[in-house]
Amino acid sequence: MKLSTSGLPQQGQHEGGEKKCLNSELWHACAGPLVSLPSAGTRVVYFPQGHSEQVAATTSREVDGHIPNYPSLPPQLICQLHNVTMHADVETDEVYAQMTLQPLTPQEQKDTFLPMELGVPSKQPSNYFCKTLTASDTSTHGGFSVPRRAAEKVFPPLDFSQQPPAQELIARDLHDVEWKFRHIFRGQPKRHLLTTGWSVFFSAKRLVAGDSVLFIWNEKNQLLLGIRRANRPQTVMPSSVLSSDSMHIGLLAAAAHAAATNSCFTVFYNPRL
Amino acid sequence: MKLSTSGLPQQGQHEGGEKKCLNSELWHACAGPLVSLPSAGTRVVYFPQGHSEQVAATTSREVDGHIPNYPSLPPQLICQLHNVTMHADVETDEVYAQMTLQPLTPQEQKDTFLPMELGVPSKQPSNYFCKTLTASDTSTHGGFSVPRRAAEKVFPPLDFSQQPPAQELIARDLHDVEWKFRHIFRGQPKRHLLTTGWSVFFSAKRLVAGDSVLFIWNEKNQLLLGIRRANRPQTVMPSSVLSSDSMHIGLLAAAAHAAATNSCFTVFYNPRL
DNA sequence: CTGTAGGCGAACAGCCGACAA
DNA sequence: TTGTCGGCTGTTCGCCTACAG
Repeated sequence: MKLSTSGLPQQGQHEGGEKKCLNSELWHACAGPLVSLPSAGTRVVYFPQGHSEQVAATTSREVDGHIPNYPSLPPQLICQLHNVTMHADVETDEVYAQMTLQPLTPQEQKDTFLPMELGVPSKQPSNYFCKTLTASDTSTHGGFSVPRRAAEKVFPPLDFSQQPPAQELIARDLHDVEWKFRHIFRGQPKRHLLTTGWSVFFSAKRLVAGDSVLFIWNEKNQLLLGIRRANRPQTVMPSSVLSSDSMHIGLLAAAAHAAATNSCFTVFYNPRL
Repeated sequence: MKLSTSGLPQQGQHEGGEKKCLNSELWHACAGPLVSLPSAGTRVVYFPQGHSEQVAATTSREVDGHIPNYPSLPPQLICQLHNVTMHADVETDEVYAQMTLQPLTPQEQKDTFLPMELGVPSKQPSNYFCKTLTASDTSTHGGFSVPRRAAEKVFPPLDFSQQPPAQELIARDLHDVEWKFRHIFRGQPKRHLLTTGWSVFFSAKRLVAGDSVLFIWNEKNQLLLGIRRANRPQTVMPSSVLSSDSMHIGLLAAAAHAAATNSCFTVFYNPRL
């Protein structure tokens, strides 16, 4: 059994025909400063029971108690992390990560040198701002009011010889979709606004007052655009496929099977806890 | 182990705080004439592998081959069907059924008399019509054109002494939500139309041309309203919780565990195959 | 500095019959 | 019989400034 095919964080596409890797700095910005991802090639500890309880919380269903015991499954698995890919839900833009884990035998844990990941918090990009949407921002009556410092820091400078100064902004979201906005500096007192294009964006993303938007100006002079939804206690899962019992069993059984055969298994990590 | 607590089709609420039982005739009308549900208290055959492949099709992901074998799990399980409940997805109105199954031991299969369900196709309601939406129906330019025979059969009769004849219709969907429509008979040549209220409905349900709507006039003189979406090859599952491998394992392991311990397990049946 | 509201022109929604398939 | 269209309002959208917190 070979262990480390590559220590490099390989972020290629996976699972036939899916997206290329998402923009990493935008993903981390949407996930927030407290969320960190271990690197591929390192060693991580996986807690099947804890993960199962997390999933239980999102499905908001009781476990009926029909879950079999997996006596061979230890409460924590030392694994090698083979692969980490960043994803975002197509519908909600919710960020999550997919990891390929391989349990290590006690012998391998001794033999193999693999750095233990400590979960360094990801550094947030420097040229970015995040604003929580007001009632006016999400009303159909007008546009989006950009805080002054934010506009000056992350938007390209306006040509103030025009009256009023205005430009078109193009920003890409996590799915690489382009959104165009008219950025104008006007009013009395003067202010930065996003007008045309703003309502298309916030209605497409179904943003409401209390949600946040986030603009990044990166080193490649690209404007990136992400969202963070307010903590609504929703997350009612699509229950129409698998019972919550089967989901819990699946989680535990997959880990147990991988531990027993030292083979890889896949988990999804949802940073919102 | 007691087997038949009750032979009656018990359709109460389940899983704390969820909906009461849905309207059965509307559920079957939305599912279509070819879909039948076995009754609670009867004996059914469950095919874990076949079910797993169905789920695989909806998740549109390849099985990586890391699925463990369950040698103790026979390809088909003779089960007693303890409970059947009808459901509809809150977001899409997609209908599905939840079943509680209990595998029978060979001995029980001999001892217990339970009628074998043959899957009688459900009879469709008599006073109903189903129309596939045209481009005009789903345009913002106008309302919904009701086929003449359909309107005369399932809508309350209009008062033709009025000019033009018109009334307000109130119809309930699978979630018991009320929708109001203005039903008018006008134009040259005369026709039945749903005007005010129609666009609210079809945009809320996100219906497009090619989808179908379905009205039922039942014995209690209630107007019921359902939808059947066109077969869009979508059904990309929310992958952000459980890997497809874990889902398959969960399905098989839950059945295997139930078979080994003769305990109940829960499956979801999605009629769209 | 920025959230909300009034003013107002333009765009769209949505009701109508005409026409034709 | 019914799908689509042009004609025609009434409503909403959305850009602007004024004002206040």
